[in-house]
Amino acid sequence: MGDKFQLIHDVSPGTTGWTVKVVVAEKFSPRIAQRSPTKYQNLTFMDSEGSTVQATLYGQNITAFQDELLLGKTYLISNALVKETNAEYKAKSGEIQWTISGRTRIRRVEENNSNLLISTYSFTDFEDLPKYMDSNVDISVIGMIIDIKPRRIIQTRFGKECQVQDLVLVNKRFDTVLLTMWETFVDNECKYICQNLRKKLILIGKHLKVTSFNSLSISTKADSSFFIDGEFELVEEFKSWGHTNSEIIDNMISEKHYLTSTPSKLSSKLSVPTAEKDFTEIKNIQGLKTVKQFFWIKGKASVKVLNQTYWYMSCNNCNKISSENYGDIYPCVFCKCTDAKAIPRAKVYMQLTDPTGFINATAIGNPAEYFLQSNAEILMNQTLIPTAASMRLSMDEDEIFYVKAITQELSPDCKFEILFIVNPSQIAGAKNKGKAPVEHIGEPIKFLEPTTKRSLFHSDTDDAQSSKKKCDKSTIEITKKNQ
DNA sequence: CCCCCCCC
Repeated sequence: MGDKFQLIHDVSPGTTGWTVKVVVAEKFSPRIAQRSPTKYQNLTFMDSEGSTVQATLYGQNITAFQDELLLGKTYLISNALVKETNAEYKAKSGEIQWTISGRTRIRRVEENNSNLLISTYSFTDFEDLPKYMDSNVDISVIGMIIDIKPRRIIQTRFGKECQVQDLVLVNKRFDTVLLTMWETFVDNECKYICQNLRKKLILIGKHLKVTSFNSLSISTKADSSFFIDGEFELVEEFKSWGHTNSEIIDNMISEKHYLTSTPSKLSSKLSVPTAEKDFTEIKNIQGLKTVKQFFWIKGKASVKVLNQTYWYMSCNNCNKISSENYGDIYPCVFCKCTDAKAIPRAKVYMQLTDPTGFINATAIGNPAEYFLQSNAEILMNQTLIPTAASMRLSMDEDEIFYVKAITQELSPDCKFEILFIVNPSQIAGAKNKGKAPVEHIGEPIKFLEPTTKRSLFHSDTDDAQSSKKKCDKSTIEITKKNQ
């Protein structure tokens, strides 16, 4: 990259006859202007020396150029409108702004400058993800996609239906993490991934957040964007890593010998508070009507109502309740999975106490099994009222609880749900965070059939044209096209 | 933004 072309710095307002070779380093979702109905989309171009400039598309040019200026690809640009950025609209890239329109000449160059692209990201190590749990901090990740779960439909608390789909990413240390894709990312990225999973795709995502759902997972936001590439071509380091470790990765993919963010693996990594002031006193949340919030509580849990059901039959795809018998395959009305399997899931209703008060709280799944020191299947088969001999009903020592408070639509009170239980000794013993136990999770990978035949990358109206286009199928880049 | 309880 380089030589006979100009660099970004060589081009000022009024400069004529220039051509700059750039990589599309960032591509943001189209947005609506604050004080007018104008739609705009910002891109960041980077030249061979790493200088950047903000480029903007307006109105119809956004859709017209959506397949021309692809993230990570290299282009020769000339005749863009170059002007000083209005201070009010100035993006971080610099003083100069290029406006891309029909008169701008854009020529694709087949060059792999993905390392330039990579250099614009600041990736969060999987190990550091727990630090950002439920914080809404914007993170970027890079990893290889080794699994994709079936799509599922969820019902939000407000009665809206959303589609989500979970991916499993592995990093170069073979740590894995779940990435939950929401809504349009299911239609676009996930569909592409399902069709290309055998290629060992590398995923680069930005504007993601870390949540405590499913122990710990990454989740998309409205303005998340992804760059997905096959066969390790993207990053030099991943290329050698992928080839050196292809057997291990193949094994992880086919045998599912990996473990995503289970508490045993996380307990030493979670940002569990150590200072007393970082724990919430129960008296401060009793009867509190807040929007959803998360708390750390240090105290004890105990079962006050012995006569309760310590499990429920659940959908193995979405954890929602099921009316089927254990092991039966059925269509789940919640996630719309046609071949869901009914499996037991532990739950326990208990009381959390600290020196200042008590709240009632529910634990489901992992934290329930941890507290009861049992598992869902045993709990399901238990016929007698439980005794301290058959399960743990109270704690001897203080343990640490990560609690989610959910305001109910009609009730004045919060419901509390225990997401993690951490024994303080696990934190003290963080040094011996040896290998996590290997666990067999679920069935072998199922490759989902695409629901439509049409290309991922073009709207229906583009189909006639798309056959003419040389579409690089090894790479996709999608930003949300609407909203 | 998604797992139990379900008040109707």
